[in-house]
Amino acid sequence: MRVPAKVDYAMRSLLQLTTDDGKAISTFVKAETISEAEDIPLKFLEGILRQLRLSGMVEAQRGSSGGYRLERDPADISVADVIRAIDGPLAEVRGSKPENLLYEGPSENLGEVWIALRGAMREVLEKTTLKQVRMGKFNAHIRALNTMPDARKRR
Amino acid sequence: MRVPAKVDYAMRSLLQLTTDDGKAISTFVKAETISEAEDIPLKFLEGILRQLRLSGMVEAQRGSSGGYRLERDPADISVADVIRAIDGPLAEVRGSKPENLLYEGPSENLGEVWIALRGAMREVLEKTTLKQVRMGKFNAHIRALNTMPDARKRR
DNA sequence: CTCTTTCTCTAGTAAACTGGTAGGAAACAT
DNA sequence: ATGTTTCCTACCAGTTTACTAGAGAAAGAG
Repeated sequence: MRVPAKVDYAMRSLLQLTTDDGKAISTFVKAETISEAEDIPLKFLEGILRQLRLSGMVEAQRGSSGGYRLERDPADISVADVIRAIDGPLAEVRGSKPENLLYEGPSENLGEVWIALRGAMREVLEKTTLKQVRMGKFNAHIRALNTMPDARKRR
Repeated sequence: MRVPAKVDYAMRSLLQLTTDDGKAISTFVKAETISEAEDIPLKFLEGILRQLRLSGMVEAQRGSSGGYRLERDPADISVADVIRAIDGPLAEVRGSKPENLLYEGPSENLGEVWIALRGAMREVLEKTTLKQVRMGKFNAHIRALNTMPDARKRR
């Protein structure tokens, strides 16, 4: 149950391509610039940016004033979009989509748990946009989750 | 972002140790019985049951009328307990606990997303017990997530 | 047209993880 | 003692993760 480095790096890279007020930066930003700003190994980052380009989130330009630029509006890119582009489905169980699992006997209701889990993850990840993250202006559900008593404590 | 086979197997094994009305079965159930009922490779299952015993969820007895039995009440064992016993923390980012990450600059609010994600997962996994799963009687939050329009569809 | 810059793509790699297997030792009941 | 069943350690092949190397291709500057 882990968010891999690639996804974290991808989010941070995309955030580097947004302005203070949550828009796309209009000029191209070099991979090297992002690499240094976010402390991400350059060659590793290049692969991530390539995935983001292939999934249509980012646009690339070669040459001396080249680099990367957002292709979609930050208010239109959800965290879930980024995870799906980089890491695949939000939640898989034993390598399958939760709705494809078949349980019988005492386990017959276990599928409901995994469906609910995925639903809860979607509520957070599909409804949080790059713009919201950049500006720190989250929706009520996220704010509620973050102000819960032990939100910042481990269990 | 995946629930590993081990966790799914652990949940199903524990469910095999509960009665129709959500109590612990009082006699010992052999690993082989669980293995056949849930179609889990026996030797793999033994390792899982051992982890469940070491974390105090299950009690084992060797010998001819031996097997495994729940050590805690099914109403007291949450899905999160099982995941933590078998797989470790519910949600990690790049191998760290979400609250330990330090983000600056354009990424400064990214940590909030991971905290909220973990919070959402906790709401589902810590508040769903073995008894509820066995009896299919979930709490309102889980029911709401499962009756959402596209709960059973992939994205 | 050539040189520099920057992305593009394929390949490789060490370490960890995943989903198993194998086999003997230890404990329990009879 | 004997048979049953768990306990424990070790092993294993395949995949994934995080990262590196280097050649190639396009864009632009001069």
